[in-house]
Amino acid sequence: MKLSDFEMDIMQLLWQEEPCTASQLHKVLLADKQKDKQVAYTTVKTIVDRLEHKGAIERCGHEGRAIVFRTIVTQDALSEQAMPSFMQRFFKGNSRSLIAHFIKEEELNDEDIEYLQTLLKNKKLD
Amino acid sequence: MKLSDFEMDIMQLLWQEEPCTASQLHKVLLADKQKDKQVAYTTVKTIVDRLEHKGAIERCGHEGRAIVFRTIVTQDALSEQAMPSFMQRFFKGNSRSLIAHFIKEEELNDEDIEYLQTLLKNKKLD
DNA sequence: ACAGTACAACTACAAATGTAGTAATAGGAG
DNA sequence: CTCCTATTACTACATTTGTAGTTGTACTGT
Repeated sequence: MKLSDFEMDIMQLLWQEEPCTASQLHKVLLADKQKDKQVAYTTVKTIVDRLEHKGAIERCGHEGRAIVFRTIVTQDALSEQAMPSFMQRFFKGNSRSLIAHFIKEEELNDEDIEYLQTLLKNKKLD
Repeated sequence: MKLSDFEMDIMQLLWQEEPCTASQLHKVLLADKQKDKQVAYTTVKTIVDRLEHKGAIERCGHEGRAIVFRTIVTQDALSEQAMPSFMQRFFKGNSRSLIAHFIKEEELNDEDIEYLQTLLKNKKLD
């Protein structure tokens, strides 16, 4: 299943808010100050329709007249597909560079670092 | 600058092979057995044209009649832009989960692991 | 010198994407 | 019960993307 950027954004919201209606998603989108985007309700509804059509989400009830949706595919299922192409694109399958990039660039507190160190240690023991 | 998937693929090749011509890129693409894709030369050329138009690459000479191209934007410059939206989409800005995911899922040899451990250690000292 | 080829430049076009308007109406407020 | 409004379902449309054909011509091998 291939989803567009905007479709992924809506999925992201759904994974957090589900089950919920199109207008709830619209409200969350507008409230999300990170994005300056101001999209119309109908725009969100169109994306929701497309996600339903693609089989990424489904109806699971009503709330008044509004349709309540929930996700069908999991975040993992989609990320599994997105990862490789992404990695290949930027790092040509060089996982080490990829991970190194994130370690260097991202905010990590001491606890995060210790957790990741443990992961690496375990990986080594395999 | 926003590049499509295919455009990114070509950029990837260019970063590796530059400076080079459109037909060289085409040959590399075809040779890349990873992809089963069989695209026409003109298709590649179209993408190259678009990349030039978008200012991602530029002409830097000729080789016979063929135009030699090189990249203008760096891999980092583009990944910086692509990363956050990607991460937000899948991990909602949780860098730790993101890195953990890669550490768990990707192939890493002992040397890779040691390198990453060093990176983490240095990060901690900041 | 000529022909054949590879390449550039341009055009084409269907599908996907972002974005939103319109028409009809079910539900809720009074 | 009636009217208003929130929603749906449908339609619309410009742009972007993937994909490639056509036409003209600059090289290249003989």
